[in-house]
Amino acid sequence: MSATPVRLLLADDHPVVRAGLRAVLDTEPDFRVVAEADTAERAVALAATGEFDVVLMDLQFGTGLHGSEATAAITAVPDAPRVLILTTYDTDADILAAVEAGASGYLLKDAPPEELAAAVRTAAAGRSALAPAVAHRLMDRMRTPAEALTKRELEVLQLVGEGLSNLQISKALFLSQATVKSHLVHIYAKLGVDSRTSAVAAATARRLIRR
Amino acid sequence: MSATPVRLLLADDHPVVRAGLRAVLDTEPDFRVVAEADTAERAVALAATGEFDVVLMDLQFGTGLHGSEATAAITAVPDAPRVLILTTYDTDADILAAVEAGASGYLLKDAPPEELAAAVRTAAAGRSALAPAVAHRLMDRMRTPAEALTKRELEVLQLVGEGLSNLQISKALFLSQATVKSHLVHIYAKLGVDSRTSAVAAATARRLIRR
DNA sequence: CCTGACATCAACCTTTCGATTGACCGGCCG
DNA sequence: CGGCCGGTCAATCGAAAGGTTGATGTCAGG
Repeated sequence: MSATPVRLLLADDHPVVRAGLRAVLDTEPDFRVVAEADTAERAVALAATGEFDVVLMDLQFGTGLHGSEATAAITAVPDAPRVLILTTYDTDADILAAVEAGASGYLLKDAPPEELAAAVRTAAAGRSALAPAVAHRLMDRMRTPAEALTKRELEVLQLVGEGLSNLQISKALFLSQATVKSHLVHIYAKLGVDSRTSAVAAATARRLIRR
Repeated sequence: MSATPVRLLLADDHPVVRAGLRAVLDTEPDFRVVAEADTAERAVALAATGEFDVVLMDLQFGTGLHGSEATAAITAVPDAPRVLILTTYDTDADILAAVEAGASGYLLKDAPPEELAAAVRTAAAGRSALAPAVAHRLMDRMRTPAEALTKRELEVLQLVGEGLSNLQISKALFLSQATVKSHLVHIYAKLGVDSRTSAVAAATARRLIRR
């Protein structure tokens, strides 16, 4: 390992999780937890100081910016620190948004400490660190680009999620009910479901629509 | 405080969270973290040894028993330890199930360490410990019994939100479809809606169910 | 220019859902 | 004790949603 330790920034809104990460990572001699942030905004501000090599970033903050938005802001500047996503969920949309935003890795919070430490080292070295489960999901997606919803389909799905009937949707979007049904059939096929409620459930899980 | 420290069992499937709780609670001189469990099943087995005063229990385990089920199993025996729920969510359904199962308190994971320690002491003393946000939700429920869904109704509604059909729900809960429909009629009336999708939308907006 | 993806609509049919009515049972409370 | 509430179930009926087929127009891109 190099002589200079890896300088870490922990970004998570849960004090308990930050304490846990600190406890786990501080036992590694080549890591140094330099600071913590309890909001995504603070993480962005701190990351801009250039005092960190790796940022451990949660995705869900109680309020304010989302973790992937913060990641994009952090990695946008030159000489930015690496960002390692550390989250509870592994939905397609989350992973894609994070990778899109420039994350160097994606870990699940149930990962064992050794895996966590290994991922930090990998990220610090400038390489990509994906948890096996996450990598698997990404491969799945590549193989089936079919499930990307069109703008119109998302528009319809959003209204379904708000509880509107096909008739109400058709009026809201100035369509016939037939067209709404047609969109829904395509949505069901892409999401692999067979009803409006399960479509909403699937889309919510994948963060395709806003709730 | 008494001379004997409070003996704690940590039940959470995330190693990082367990480490965080340990770090936070071990700094309190009157607490001693005796053991950890990474599944609800193990927590039940350990709790039965009688070596603990308070169990800190997560609700969502990746696999196996749910935290509220484990809580019920633990508190069912005489001289059982107190169970303190420690979770990320604060929906009506979760809170009711936990209280029903005999939990002595309900905390959110974003609680500051001091609040956490105070709750453990309260539980150890045999009193009830509810986070302010949680207590507030319970009060709300008491004040407006008109739209207060029963435990069973919430159970049904939760499954509707997960995209299940009436037939699937009836099988999941070992009911007839007639009963599921009956519950749904009551749910619609209480929420002031007339379809399952809008019921889910309304319930999500009022944080009655978890998404 | 022609293909493919997207969006639009119609007609038809099957399944599910929602509404209604009525019933039974167990527990709780006044 | 006698309601009342919550939970359970049945039967029925109309309305809504879901599935299928097929058709048209537009527009971008090879």
